[in-house]
Amino acid sequence: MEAPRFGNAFLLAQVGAHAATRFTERIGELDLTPAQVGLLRLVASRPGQSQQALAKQLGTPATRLVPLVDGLEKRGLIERRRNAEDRRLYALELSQDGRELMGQVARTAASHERTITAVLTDDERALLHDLLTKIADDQGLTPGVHPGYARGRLS
Amino acid sequence: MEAPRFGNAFLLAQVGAHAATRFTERIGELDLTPAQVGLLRLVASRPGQSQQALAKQLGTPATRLVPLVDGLEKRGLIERRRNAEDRRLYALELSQDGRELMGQVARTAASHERTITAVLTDDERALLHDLLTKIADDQGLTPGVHPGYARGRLS
DNA sequence: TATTGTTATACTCTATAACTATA
DNA sequence: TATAGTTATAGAGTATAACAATA
Repeated sequence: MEAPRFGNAFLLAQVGAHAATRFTERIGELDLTPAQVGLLRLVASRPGQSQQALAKQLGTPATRLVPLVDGLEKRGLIERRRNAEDRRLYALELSQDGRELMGQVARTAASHERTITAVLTDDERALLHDLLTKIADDQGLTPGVHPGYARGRLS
Repeated sequence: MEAPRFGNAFLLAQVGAHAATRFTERIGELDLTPAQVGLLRLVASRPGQSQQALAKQLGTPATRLVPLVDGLEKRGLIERRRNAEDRRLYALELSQDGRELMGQVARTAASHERTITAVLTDDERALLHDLLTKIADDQGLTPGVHPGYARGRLS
């Protein structure tokens, strides 16, 4: 009945924090933060949503989206279009530059994925993916949105 | 060649952040923060070290240890003893109350572990532990210290 | 009056650098 | 002079509440 020195929960937190830190470094090469990538990904998958709707999905106060969208708009990655039916709302969409940048983000993420799981065989990768998906599902986590976004640095 | 929608790296970050958040909540019931637990664990495993030495092991500036130790000392969980040989140094040790609290922390961590991996079988838990340990080792992570401690909230 | 987006304010947390006491 | 611990200061990041425009 000798328990392992460090349990799965601790290892998950440790390895997860490492993966998140490394990813932050990698997308930093594209001059992006995790919060920016999270927003861009959301806008890419469901264009035309209001800032309030996006804030709710990211689990963050709407006020945080203002400087976040500001920065991306100034760089020409995202566009604020007025909704003709309700002029209070914006409809956020990616620009052409934004779509191209998301292609680079996808390549960076794929490279990051290979780095993190470099020590595993293909079978082990599939196994890990299965186990993690089971836990994420059981714990009620939303696919594609991780809690860290709620308190990630903006700038 | 269809890649999975979300890779292992993302799942690790997502599940890891969830595990860390839940653990923070659980030890919050003991009125402790992750940074405090990290320090207490270090002092418990290697008593008598100076604040500078502890700061280096936690990867945090020594100035952050001052209010951290202050709070634990006021609560009677930790003791600052002057080193007789070099009166500049403190030798930090747990009090009896501190040792008893660490027992509660260990029970909380065990309960947390069961909650996070509730959906897995015993075989799957062992498998996950093996895969995570492989990655942690390959990525050069220090056992028992995760990067999140470097920027955990103190109070 | 209710809601979207914005701005302003206060608060928390952190790091850098200056200070003291010992060596 | 060098080092351990402390204090002071300034900076970044966040959330809460107040505001203007539109419904």
